Amino acid sequence: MPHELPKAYEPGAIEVRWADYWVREKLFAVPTPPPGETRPVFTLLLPPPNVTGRLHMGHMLNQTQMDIIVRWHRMRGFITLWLPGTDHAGIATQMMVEKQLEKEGKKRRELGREKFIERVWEWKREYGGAILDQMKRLGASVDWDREYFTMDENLSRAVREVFVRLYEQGLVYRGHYIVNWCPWHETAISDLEVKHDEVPGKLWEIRYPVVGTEEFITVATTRPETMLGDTAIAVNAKDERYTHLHGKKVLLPLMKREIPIITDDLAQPEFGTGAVKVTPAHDPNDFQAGKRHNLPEISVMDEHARMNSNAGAYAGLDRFEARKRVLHDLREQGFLVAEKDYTLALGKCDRCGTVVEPRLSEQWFIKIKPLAERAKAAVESGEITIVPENFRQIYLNWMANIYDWCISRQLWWGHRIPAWTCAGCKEVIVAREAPTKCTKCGGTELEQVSDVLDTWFSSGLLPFTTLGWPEKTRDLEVFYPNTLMITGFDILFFWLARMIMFGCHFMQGHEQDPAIKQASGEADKKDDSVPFRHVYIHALVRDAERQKMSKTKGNVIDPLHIIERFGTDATRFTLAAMAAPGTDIAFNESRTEGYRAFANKIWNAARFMFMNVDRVEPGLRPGDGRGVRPYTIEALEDRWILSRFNRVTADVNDALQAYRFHEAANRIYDFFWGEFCDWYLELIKPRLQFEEGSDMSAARMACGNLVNLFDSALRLLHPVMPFITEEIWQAMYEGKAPAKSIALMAYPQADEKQVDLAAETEMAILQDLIVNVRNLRAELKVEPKVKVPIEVFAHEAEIQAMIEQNRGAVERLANAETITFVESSLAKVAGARSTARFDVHVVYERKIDAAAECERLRKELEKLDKGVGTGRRQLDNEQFLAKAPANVVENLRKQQGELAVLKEKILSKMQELGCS
RNA sequence: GGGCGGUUAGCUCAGCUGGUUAGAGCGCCUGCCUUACAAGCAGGAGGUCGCAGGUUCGAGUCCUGCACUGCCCA
Repeated sequence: MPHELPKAYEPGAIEVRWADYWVREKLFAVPTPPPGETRPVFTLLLPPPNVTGRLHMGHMLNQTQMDIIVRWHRMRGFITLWLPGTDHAGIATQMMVEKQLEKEGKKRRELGREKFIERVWEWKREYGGAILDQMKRLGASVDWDREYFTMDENLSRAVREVFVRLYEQGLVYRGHYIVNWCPWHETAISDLEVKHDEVPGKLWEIRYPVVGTEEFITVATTRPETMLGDTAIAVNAKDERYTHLHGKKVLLPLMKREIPIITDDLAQPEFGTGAVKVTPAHDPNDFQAGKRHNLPEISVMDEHARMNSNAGAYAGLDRFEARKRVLHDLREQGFLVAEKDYTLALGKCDRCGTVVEPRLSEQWFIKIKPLAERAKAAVESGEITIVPENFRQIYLNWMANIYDWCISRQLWWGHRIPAWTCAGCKEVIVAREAPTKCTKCGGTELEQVSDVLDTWFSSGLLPFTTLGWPEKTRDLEVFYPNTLMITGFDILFFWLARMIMFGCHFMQGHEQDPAIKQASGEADKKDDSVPFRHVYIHALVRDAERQKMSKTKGNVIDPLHIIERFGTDATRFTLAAMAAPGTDIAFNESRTEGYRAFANKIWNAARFMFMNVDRVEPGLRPGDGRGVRPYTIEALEDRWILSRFNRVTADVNDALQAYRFHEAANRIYDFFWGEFCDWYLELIKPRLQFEEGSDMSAARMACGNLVNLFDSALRLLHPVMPFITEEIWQAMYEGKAPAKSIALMAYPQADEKQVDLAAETEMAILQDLIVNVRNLRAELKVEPKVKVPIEVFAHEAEIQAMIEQNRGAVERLANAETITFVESSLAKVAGARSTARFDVHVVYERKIDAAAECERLRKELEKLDKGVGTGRRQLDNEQFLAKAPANVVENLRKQQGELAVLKEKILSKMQELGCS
């Protein structure tokens, strides 16, 4: 790797090259650690993207955060396993292939189940890897050797094992219940997959004639077509308006069926007329009421939500067409009393938007309470921590109000339920492998249940199934519980909650290797059955206008497109820098553009470094170590930058520990650009100069420090910007790097002994002085090329000595000709500036603009007064002195002293200028 | 209906457990191709922290109410 970096930073080629290299060299593959291993372990499961997926900003945010945390741990010496894979995504994938078939003019049912599934596998082999390829482009440092697919044979076996065990434990049951049915997908879906939309609709009031009287009972409904399946009218027992009708019957309009009037709490007296229709086959509440009263359940729709033969004259009609016709007929026959505007919460299928129809059908359920209790306890007790904390409560609330989970889906693509029906006696046999004969009647004609399992059933098992469960493997001993789970809150219930339930249930009694547990800092945890010890929930990425990205709105930002324009590093940095925990990210391209500029800055700083190394000491390479080790302190700037680096290093490590990605990113940005480039590089330039044939030791020393600092800064930045740091780091070693990648080097750790408060204070004074001179020059409109003499008055002798010592730096950076120290304050002098520690005067004949200067002074005075005011109020307050901590009081005193000096100076200056 | 969050510079956002004169990037204005970088450098303007109360020695930060806005659940 040569030192010559191209002048322009072009991320594209660099990133592709290193992404390939990392995969090819298997840098992040983690062999199973043998017994006796004592290093800490960090394990993270990639939330598996759908095989049908295309990388979107949500993935990219998620993966950026995971990769930062993972690289950080790896560099800190953890055995770091990041496990990748994809999800078979039942509905999504099946739809994808059905669409493909449609283009060929074929239908799924014509093809038949087996052929269709073969087609899906073909599709998967062909296109299923796309999203993982995109991940590689992001630099995700996962262990590709361990890649899984949720329908792999070993994972499928584990799914069957889980199902059978749950069945044997009485936690899976089958039953005829009302479920959410998507007529478009022709399958049951879980409560979670139904999204409720508030839409303007109608509430219709229908009157039913009471048999043997002249009376009517009026009920209200938003779905009048379901009346065809009514099997009762309910009134509340306490409702005196209807007491006289108890035990009577009504004649169901249109169907001419007699149905009973029942008393049930389903009818609330204060709501509407107090009477409700009861349709057990089409409404979950009515279903419950029907059970209480032994009512018949009359389904009037089929799986497409078309009216069936039970709907009499309406059979064959689509449900909405039937609604119109029912209403028309009711009106015509005088049964429709009213039609009112009404806002209803319409349940729609999360995936296709079709209005969900509650439907009575045979489904499989998980009895969830026993699982939820343990899952709830694991979080309550702190065995699993959730950040940000507010999601903890959301999780607990949900767990407390959970309902049984419908796990069967009427799809073909997925894990088929391991249950068989005997043709002879209709017995249902649940088994790990296909049984040969019926356990009840001995019949041999057995057919497997056609339903498959909800996709989230298998993904909920991944924390242990990917590690070899149900076998007792070494991988489980080492890597279970996973250390962390990073995911979006949108799958908090779908996935996270289920992993916790399954993990706590199936891994009961599991114990992690104690040495590893101890080394990993988890010794205080009591429960090793949890799927992971920590959860970090990240926010949503929105568009620049804070709108949720969606295909229909057309505001989806394609991360690959952004990457193409600005580079992966810049895009990653954007997401990291904007990811304050708990707040959504409004993705703003201008930020990414700014971070590309940051990468460019680093690039050019590297070019500067290489230029000097090649000139001063070819072949110079950084030493190794956790910090800046072979480092020689010669000048103030050396002490200063070392101190700053250590402080920043401490902050970055702390920030990452708390998932404060934005803080980590911003700290590095400010350090690298604002301190290292803007000041340090400028300050050492004179030291890098040398005359031909003269002593080069100063230049050598400066170069050595530069290289070591740069190396450390690269390591500090690497988790956030892996590509550019790898490129420059490799170049620094010219092919003789101590490791295959910077990713395998040590992460910088702060050394308190290298924090130098005095150096930081002195440097701040110098910077202040330089900035004031630049400022005055601008105000006096000194031509940029002209150097002018300056006069400095320092209040304290040490400060004057310090400035004297750094005279060269001031002269150069402030573009000053000479510095003259004077004995008395320059506060009143025109063309001078004052601070609490010094006054500085730029000696230049041009008059300053008095009016503008007055204006500036007035503003500064105003600000100052505000500070002086609040400060004095506090210092005059005995309560403050008594109650505030000593350091706060002391700091305030010090600050007030400085403010007073400054204010005095400004006032005298204003007087001098004759400001009004 | 229940719950949770947001409201800080023209724009996009920081500001963790209350403690100096509230910060950054972008944009804007002025001046510079100063041999690492014009994707840059130097300087500058710009905010009564949504509104009204309260707690406190001290509030952008804590509490209450209100307004607007977003999300989740029913």
